[in-house]
Amino acid sequence: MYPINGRVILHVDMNSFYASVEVAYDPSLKGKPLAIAGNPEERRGIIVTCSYEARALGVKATMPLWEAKRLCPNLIIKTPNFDRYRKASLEMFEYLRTYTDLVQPVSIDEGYMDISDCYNLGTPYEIAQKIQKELQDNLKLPSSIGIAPNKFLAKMASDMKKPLGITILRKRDVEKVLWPLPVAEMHGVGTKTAEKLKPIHITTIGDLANANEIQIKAILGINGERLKQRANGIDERVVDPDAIFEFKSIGNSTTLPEDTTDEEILYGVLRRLADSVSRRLKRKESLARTIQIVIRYYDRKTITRSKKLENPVVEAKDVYEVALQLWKKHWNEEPVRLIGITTMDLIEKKDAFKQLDLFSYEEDAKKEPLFNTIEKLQSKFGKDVIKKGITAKTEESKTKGTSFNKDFLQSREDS
DNA sequence: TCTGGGGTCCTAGGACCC
DNA sequence: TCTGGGGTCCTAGGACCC
Repeated sequence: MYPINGRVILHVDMNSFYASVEVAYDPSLKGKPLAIAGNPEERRGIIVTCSYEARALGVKATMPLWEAKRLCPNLIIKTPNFDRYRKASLEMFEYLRTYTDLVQPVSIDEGYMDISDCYNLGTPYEIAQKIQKELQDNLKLPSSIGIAPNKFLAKMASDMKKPLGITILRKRDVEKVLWPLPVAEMHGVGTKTAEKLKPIHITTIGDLANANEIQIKAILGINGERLKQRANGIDERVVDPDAIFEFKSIGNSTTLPEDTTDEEILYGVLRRLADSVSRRLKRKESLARTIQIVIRYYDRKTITRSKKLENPVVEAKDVYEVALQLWKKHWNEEPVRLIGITTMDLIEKKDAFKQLDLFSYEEDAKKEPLFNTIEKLQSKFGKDVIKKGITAKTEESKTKGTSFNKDFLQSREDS
């Protein structure tokens, strides 16, 4: 292993990714002001991304479409084509992986690479140049790349020259390059945090780097400590190629074309969301133990309500059932703008059988004579399987007194 | 004419247990 | 009689990012 402070990290950030993919797909769009935006008829009319030609006229992401059109009357608007973007994204990461396996995608259009061990491929700058050129030549996609000794600095560096920039940010450059910048430009500092820092006269990254640690912690908690470290150029997070496989939640939400209290419409949407979430869970071979619904009312007030389940679920009807239960319990009957369902607390299918709902029987087993539990299990799972399971259980109880063992689970899987 | 949809991480209070 | 402090789980909300 190389020493932690001897690393070379790249942050590869695709420039206006969705717009660039559209241009690659239809070269006649090249050089024109282009925006990717939702359908305003369905109240999804905000700018998701736009080309640099559009940015030059003041168009920005999250801007309402009508405002963008006012700024740029000849703006070309395309609705998002996510399948196309996902495909381009996969191709892009494949290219990055030809250099090293240590590639960590962090979103559809950016990722980190640890090229510490790639010295045989050239200097870091040469490697970055090569990557950038390949993405441009072969995929027709422009990128900016930051080169630094850690993730945070690489991320800040890739932001400094756009489009098609390559920026090296060394630890010793931090004071001169980073410190003069407004604190809000720091990755991890949003409007709220910047607002909290204003009263204690922290306005630049340098101010934060040199701030009183106790004061920062009092205002921002543990996050403050981390931000101060980062402002000093310290960040020891490793590049983890497996991070994308360790997803924590899967959810879908949708803004309704108009606010409504019509239960038929609301239940229909809820069902659609349950279907889609279930499909995505299945694709990832996972089950969820917590179901959460999101309700945004006409006034944008948003609530979330969740329920932890005894047994993990994956089927659409199960997800829907819990979501509907939560809905009926918590909807205040005011007009609804957005509905969402998120599944959390995910477990992999292969692990799910170990957990099943056995612990409820386990609880019973502690309190009741064994045959009661056997009867319950038999009524649920069938006779033959259970005998095997109970044998296993009683054997194991002598030593551990815990759960049913793998034989039982296996036999259930076989049956 | 305001402000989408996908996420992650953190905090804080209450319940419950020891 | 009247009572501490720590730990974990669950739930709700908020900040941030792309």
